Amino acid sequence: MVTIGDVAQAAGVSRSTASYALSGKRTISPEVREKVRQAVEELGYTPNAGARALATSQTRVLGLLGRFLPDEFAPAMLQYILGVTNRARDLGYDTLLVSEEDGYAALTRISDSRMADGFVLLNVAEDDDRLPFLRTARQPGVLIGLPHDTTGVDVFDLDFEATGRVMVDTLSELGHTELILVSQPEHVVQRGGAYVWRLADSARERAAELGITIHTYFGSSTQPAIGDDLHRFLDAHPSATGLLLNNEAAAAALPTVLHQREMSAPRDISVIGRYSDDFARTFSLPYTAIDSAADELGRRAVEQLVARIEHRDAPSTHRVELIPPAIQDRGSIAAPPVHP
Amino acid sequence: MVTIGDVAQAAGVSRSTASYALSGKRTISPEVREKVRQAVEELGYTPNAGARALATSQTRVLGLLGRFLPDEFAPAMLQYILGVTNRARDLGYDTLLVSEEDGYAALTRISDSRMADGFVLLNVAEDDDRLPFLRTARQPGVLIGLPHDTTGVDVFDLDFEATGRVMVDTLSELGHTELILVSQPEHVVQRGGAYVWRLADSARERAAELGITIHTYFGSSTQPAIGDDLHRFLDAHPSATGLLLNNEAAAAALPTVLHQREMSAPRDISVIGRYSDDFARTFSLPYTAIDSAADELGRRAVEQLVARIEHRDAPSTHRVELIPPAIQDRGSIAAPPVHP
DNA sequence: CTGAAAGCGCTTACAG
DNA sequence: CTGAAAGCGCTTACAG
Repeated sequence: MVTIGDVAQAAGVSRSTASYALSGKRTISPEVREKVRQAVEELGYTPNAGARALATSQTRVLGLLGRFLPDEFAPAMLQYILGVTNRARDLGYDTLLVSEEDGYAALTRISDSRMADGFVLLNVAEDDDRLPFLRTARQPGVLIGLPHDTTGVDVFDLDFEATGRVMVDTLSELGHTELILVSQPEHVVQRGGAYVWRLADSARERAAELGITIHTYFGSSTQPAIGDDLHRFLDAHPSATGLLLNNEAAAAALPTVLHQREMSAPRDISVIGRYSDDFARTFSLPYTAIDSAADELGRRAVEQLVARIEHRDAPSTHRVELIPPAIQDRGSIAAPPVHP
Repeated sequence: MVTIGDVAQAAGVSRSTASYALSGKRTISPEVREKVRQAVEELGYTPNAGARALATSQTRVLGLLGRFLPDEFAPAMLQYILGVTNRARDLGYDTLLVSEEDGYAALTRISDSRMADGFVLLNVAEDDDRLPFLRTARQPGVLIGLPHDTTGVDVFDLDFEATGRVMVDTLSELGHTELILVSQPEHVVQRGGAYVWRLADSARERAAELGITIHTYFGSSTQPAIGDDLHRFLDAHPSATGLLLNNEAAAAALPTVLHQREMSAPRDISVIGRYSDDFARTFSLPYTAIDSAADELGRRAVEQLVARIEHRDAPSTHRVELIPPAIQDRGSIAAPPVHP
């Protein structure tokens, strides 16, 4: 393989000069710089990443730690991942994607073996077992997802509390007084998906403040179970006029369910969801919804992480950034129907 | 940081002995082995990956190169990715995920800088610009996706030709004589998505052999355009009784479209698709379909790649493995309706 | 069965 | 403005 020694020899300079000419870390005469540049070109030199990492203690690699639980809907994670990898590349970093089930083992392995300069954690649980280690790790870490204890880490997430409030406010302002909220399955919450109850709690709270009724349910995450669930919820509350969905499968199943009930949105019921615009576009999720902002979260997380990596000493305090919910109108909400 | 020197010192042996005790590459007395083990435990030693890579020319990292084009449906890719990363981890490898648009640049960068021991290429195009480099690269590579020229690489893919044939055969055997095939958008094909026309061509060929009619179309990949497309196709061929879908968005839109036409499957029309079971489960894709076999392809690709990495000298010839289509019955096909 | 030493390919003080 | 040398933390022939 061609090394910096070969480049130096071809350029007729020392290895250190060749190295400096490439890094620009000290002033090099234009002639030498040009000779080195030519040698690099001719020989097709690319620095050996392992050797560089060893010498500099920098890998220019980011560790991206996801957890993809069997019955969760994993594909939604790809948008976070792409947000991370693309922005990382723009900033000069590659991304090591780790999906193994034992996230703690993965984090310690990558961190202790110095395979990455920093970490992005996906799918952060309320009481995430990776956090204690991350706080003492030599590399900085940012989270996508809000845990209970945010000390020592940077956090980016959709503002799920505001999302719950906005959903209720929006329908309340239109005159609705009885709503149903369908969340993701209970086991998602139990495994630490705090965002689910964060949205639900704030929706309930806001409803209480406004003096309106809200029925909250967990729904299945697969067909056809979620369809049955929806029928059951609608049967149980025939006077409800608004439906809030924090569950992709529910949004996908609802058109058929409404059809079977000879209902349509927003004529008979107003529907507002929380899912990614991309899924809405590919699949038939025709409802007004709050976007997950996945790639924006990925982007922002990486920017913050790289800033920390490259300015370790900066005394900046850790930040928690919650992206405010943005409603994408698809015409599925209106004033409640007037019953004679 | 704790190095193997620290371990050696704590165990009262030389660095080489410590190293051999850990690697097991030469016989070590039980006592020494135990002392080293203890020192590792006490000090919390993890080998530095960069140093090891430099010494051994092995990274224990696999490069996973995807292309995620803006208007393609990216989430489907996650299942391939997870198949790769999970199997890689089982075999002791981590995965560097590279999503940058310029796949050639990505491949040369990772390869030349020795950041990976081998490559898995996703989304391989008919005439993929990464292949010439891959053939001469120092690291072996396997493809998920069948290109025109398969020399020098291992290839894994769903057998799209057999898929097209099976779709036609299945409906033909039930008595259908006029079919419509809705493929992915034309630009997917133009960008190299050879699988699209591979399926379409073999379906057409098979239909010709059987003496039945098939109308083939490209469909949009987003809502609501694909819904309009479907209506148009159905309007154009009112006597068609079978619908073949090689387009996720079409499968998602079809329930509503059929409903609007007061049709149902399989009563009025038989429907058979080609998409992932996972999507079917989460979204409402209620049709009998051939699974994409994404994670199996990812798994198999990694197994082959690791075999090549670890037995470089093995004179095994390169293989092209096409997974035969497996139909998942969801009750959407039957004999064509009998018209009075 | 074990140790001292060389070497992997870089970067970066140190010296001029 | 440039070079010779040390060092990053491993592994592995070489020697005993």
